[in-house]
Amino acid sequence: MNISLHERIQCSECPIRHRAVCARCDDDEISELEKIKGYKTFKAGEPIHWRGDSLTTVSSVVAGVATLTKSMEDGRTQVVGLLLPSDFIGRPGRNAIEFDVTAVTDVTLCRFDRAPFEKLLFEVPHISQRLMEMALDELDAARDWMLLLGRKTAREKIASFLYMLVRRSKVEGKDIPQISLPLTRDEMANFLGLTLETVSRQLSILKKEEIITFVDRRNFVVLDAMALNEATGDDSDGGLYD
Amino acid sequence: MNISLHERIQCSECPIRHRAVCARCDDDEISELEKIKGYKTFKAGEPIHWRGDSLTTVSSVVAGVATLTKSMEDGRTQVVGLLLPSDFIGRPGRNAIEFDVTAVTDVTLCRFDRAPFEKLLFEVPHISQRLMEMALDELDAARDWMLLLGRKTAREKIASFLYMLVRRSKVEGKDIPQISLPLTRDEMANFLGLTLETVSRQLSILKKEEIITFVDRRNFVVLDAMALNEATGDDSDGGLYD
DNA sequence: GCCCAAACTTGACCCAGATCAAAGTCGTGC
DNA sequence: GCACGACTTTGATCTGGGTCAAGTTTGGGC
Repeated sequence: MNISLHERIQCSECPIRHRAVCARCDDDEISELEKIKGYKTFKAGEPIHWRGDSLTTVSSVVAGVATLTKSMEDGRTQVVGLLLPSDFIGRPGRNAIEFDVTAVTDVTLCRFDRAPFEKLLFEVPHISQRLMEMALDELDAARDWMLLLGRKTAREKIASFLYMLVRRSKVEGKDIPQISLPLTRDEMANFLGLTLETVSRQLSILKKEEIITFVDRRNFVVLDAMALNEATGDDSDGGLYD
Repeated sequence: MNISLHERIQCSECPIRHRAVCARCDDDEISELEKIKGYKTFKAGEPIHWRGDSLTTVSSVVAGVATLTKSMEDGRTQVVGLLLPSDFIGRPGRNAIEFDVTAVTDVTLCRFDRAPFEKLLFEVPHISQRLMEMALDELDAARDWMLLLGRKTAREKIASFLYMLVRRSKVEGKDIPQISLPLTRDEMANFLGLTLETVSRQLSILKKEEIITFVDRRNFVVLDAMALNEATGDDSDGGLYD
């Protein structure tokens, strides 16, 4: 998990080797990428990239959590993406991106200079195929999020968010009792299109209903997964039986 | 504009030849696509695809407007995408999509059976490169939409929507005085995360303020583009001077 | 171990937009 | 040309979640 700037890990040892943009590459292709890669770490809270700044590198998240946010002049902000290990940052073919990227926890990136990366993108179909697949997956996730932002109640939003964390933290199908909450109340609010007070209130209600309980501020346990799922407002079984 | 099922247009004559998924293909590659394509038309209001139905084809919109929608059991629905000519429908590598696709106006699609299309996707890098580019563009649009749904007021939502139509209907930089509104009030509401009454009221307010005026129910004219832009809540110049 | 700033919770009140209800308008088929 | 249904507008009222304002908890630094 802890990969410092100084170590030069082999791609073959990389924790995201089979999920990131390089997932489909064979050994020869990987060695091409290996030549142009470099690691860089950011401390929790540090900005990784500002909106509109020219973007000379693209990268994969190796470890940690980062957010993509958009904001308006008066300070209203919306988190438009959560970047987890293996997620890709950057926009081949463009030298700017239209949102801020911020490290939420300590983050390690595997970076490539844009020009040589784009050259490879052109020459190695496995990379553009994988990037296409990843972009389509993110698009699906973004569309689910649009339903949440446009139509769900505060309670449904909170429950959906917690339920997403539950799904993501399952390791090979096994439930993990204690789940870590990487964001502050304020960051959650910006993610869900709510205010931090509403987030806090809704969490308190779920706690009072004994659906969840808090170990400490950053860790919770789901006591009643069934009820939590119900509170999301989604089809209980993902549409399998309707 | 009117392409019927019966005509068998040559790709070289196709209005979306240089914008669709085939945009980067050379003549040889196009002729491969030409072999497996077929046109299909849908009447306004007809469903093109239901959520969860197995998807045996993928397609490009050649003419007309369609929506992607997600909905909840109790009927709340959210439009999560607007498909215009050259946009792509389908999910290579998966045989279902998680939303409904509906024709808003009469729609003509250029369709491919999934299996041979996926074979080409594997063999012709120009296709996956273009599809990657299109998916990343849509992802950018989806993220703008998330800011709108999560943080904008009703007035800002309506103004942003109208302003988007203005931008999209510019033909080579020239303003078009009269702009057509392809959606009903109800569809607009589902697009913007509002109710149809709120949409109607906000449009009436913009009319009273002489920012827009209606030619008839489906066509409007922008009287004060500056004021409309201001009402969107966005940086007036796309962030160039802040 | 104690202090302090940051993060969080809770309460009181308010308002933008939802909901409920009733007219008004338009275009299409006969 | 007129009747009907689909769409739209407008009004009255209600309410979920925002805003403002105290307090409370917590954990990291000294």
